[in-house]
Amino acid sequence: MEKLDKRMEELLQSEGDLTEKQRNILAAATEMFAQKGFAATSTSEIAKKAGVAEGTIFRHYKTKKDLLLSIVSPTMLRMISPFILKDINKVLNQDYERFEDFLREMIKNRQAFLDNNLQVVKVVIQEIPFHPELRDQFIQHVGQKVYQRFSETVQYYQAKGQIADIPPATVLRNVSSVILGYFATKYIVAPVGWDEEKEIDELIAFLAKGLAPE
Amino acid sequence: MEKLDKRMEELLQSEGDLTEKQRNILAAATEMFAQKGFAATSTSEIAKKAGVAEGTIFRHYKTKKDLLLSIVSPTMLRMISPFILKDINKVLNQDYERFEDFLREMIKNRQAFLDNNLQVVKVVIQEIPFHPELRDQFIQHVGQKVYQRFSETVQYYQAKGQIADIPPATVLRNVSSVILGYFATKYIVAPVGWDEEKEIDELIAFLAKGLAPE
DNA sequence: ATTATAAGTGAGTAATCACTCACTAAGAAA
DNA sequence: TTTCTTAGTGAGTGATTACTCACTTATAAT
Repeated sequence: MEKLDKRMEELLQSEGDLTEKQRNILAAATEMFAQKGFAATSTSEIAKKAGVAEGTIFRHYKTKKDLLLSIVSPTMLRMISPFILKDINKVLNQDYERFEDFLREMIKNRQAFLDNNLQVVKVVIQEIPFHPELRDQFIQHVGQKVYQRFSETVQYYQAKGQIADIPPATVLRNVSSVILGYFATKYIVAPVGWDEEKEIDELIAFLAKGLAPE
Repeated sequence: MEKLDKRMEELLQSEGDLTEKQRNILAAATEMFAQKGFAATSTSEIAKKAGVAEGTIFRHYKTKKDLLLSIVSPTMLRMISPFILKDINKVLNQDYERFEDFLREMIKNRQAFLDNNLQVVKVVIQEIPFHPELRDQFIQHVGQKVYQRFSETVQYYQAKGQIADIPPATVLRNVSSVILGYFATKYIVAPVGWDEEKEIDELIAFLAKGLAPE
């Protein structure tokens, strides 16, 4: 756990000492990967959009795939970092009176993250099916670390009588399904007249009722 | 509506008069698109796996993208056909006493479809982000036809007092999110010791409770 | 049997691909 | 200044790309 935290901190901070051209490359690549996909984006296009020579890309990234991983891997960690970092981000470690309060805090927190990282998250989701390393990384982190932490939380509220006696894995699945559906609607479908507060209230009420005992 | 049904029937039956080589091409392309993605699959690979000359592919499909659409478009329609075809598939037109019975029938029905079309559905989902035509097609069908039909169903059960007074769009979003999460878990994560009956029961109970009035 | 239409072939093509390398520019260390 | 390291360049490379076309084979209509 100590080691993991160290590695994560490194990854999360590793964008400080970059050249301007390097940052341009990452930005251009992210934008095009999100738009056309990794396989359909050529390194010459990236170089052109970043305003650098094509050789410059390969000075910093051994291969095109290496460039993808440099973009995607840190973001994958940051997506789930609140669930596995105990010290840095305290959001999910406070004890909330009700499960609904915990849910609301989690949604707000991850929504803020999404607002700032929409494109990269899009790349992560789009590319995971095509790159086994990414899939394995994701399964390993979410399937082990996140599941472990979340299970404890669920059991806590089950002991308080707020959640029915359902396997924590099922609770996790339903909660994340509904929240992902909410985010997908907000960011992809983007309906007109979207009342965020109201939607979140309804979402939480739905989850709380669905998971309540009896 | 009449016209749509006609067009759909055409599309759905349009695989009967194909040559063996043509079927080989479709099968090979589907398999590789599902595995590596459309952009990362070359026509020479497809030809090789299908056991045909590369020219044969272009005899039947003007472009590589045309091949993709020939695979994906009919499947997209078949994914949602039970929701918009009134006569052929009667599953969702029968009146079920309880909303839960309707849900159970719908899940069983679409699960059977998934079992027989896993790969193509995978291609649909994976490629939609990269092809605006596909996205538009999907949004048009799901966002209009499916939403319309589903709204009627929801309002029916709302009148019976089984569903709370929530906007039908929200009901549709939550129901499909949870069901998609269920399918994703079953087909992607594929946990060991997966008790299908029990999972479906819990899923339906969760949805019914979450959507119930009060 | 003849003709017509569609199915299938595979060598060929221009364009593009990811990547290399010899080189220059710049900044810091000595 | 000199030296060393890193950043940046862009022409060049062989391989691969989607697609074409002149051609042969097969099926079916006359």
